Amino acid sequence: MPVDDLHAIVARRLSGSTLRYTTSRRAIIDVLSRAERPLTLPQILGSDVSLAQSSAYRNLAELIGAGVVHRIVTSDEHAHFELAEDLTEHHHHLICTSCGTVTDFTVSVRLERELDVALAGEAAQRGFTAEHHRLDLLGRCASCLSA
Amino acid sequence: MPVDDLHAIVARRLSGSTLRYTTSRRAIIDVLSRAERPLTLPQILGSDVSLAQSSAYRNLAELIGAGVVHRIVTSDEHAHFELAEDLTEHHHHLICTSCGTVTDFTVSVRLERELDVALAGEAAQRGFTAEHHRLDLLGRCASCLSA
DNA sequence: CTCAGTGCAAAGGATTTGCATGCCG
DNA sequence: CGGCATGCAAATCCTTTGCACTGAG
Repeated sequence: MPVDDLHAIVARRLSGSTLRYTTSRRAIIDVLSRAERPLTLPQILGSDVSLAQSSAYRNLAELIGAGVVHRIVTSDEHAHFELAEDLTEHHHHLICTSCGTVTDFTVSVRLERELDVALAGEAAQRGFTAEHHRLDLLGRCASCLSA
Repeated sequence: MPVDDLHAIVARRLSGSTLRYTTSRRAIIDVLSRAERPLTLPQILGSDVSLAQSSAYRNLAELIGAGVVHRIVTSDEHAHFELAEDLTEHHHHLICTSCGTVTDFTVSVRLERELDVALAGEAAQRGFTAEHHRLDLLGRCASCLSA
């Protein structure tokens, strides 16, 4: 998606509330869209965005509330942030248990569909209302293996 | 698996190191094996096990190191603990985004196998060494819906 | 002018660690 | 007896919150 379109969409979703699309928020969205992987807060702040840590957390919280950013918790360390799936595409994560890096990957539409069916069945059976699923692969990434 | 067998296996794995299979550790294993879902530390301590919080965390860390307990991080709140998969069976989790409760479920062997193949392919392609996968379904559980 | 946004510092909350003591092998 | 286990309290670390100030509309 072109960056301009992205900003337009984000701006629209923010305007629903009384939220402004400030330079800082725009910078966060830019960094996340440029990154090819979910970033931690330190990474976001290192990357270009100059902002107090607390403001960054606050902005991310607003952006999450507006449905444009998603927060991923993989361990006890920093959470990772990425653009919401409807601004990118449905995907999954490879998580390195050694360095914590998160990388994206996708599976075939067919498998994805089979998963949905199976999960919907399980959910229905327990009166559980599914919002979304999460499929992660845990292991050691190439750079940690060579290290 | 009969509880006695379970304890025997745990004892064997602990004896590898210089770890003792104390009453407290045995109690933790008992609680986890009786529970039909992963438990948080407060739940473990409430459930029967009388132990200082720090000792409970320490024991869980030892048990995890010995490969008999697994730790699940779902959000920022308490982590959940369950017996290692090779002491139970491969399964997945339904996670309630409202109350945080975690419930187990399984999918068909066929689907599980397809997943493994697809994931192995993705991993290989990136020089990633997979340890295991994780498939979670997020949503609201029956009791949170009725509440 | 008003109110959202920001920075700084302090507070929170789960988990870990230091240290002295207790107890199993 | 020696060393692992345990309890208590203090320390960590990520994240959140309080508060006063700044700036955009």
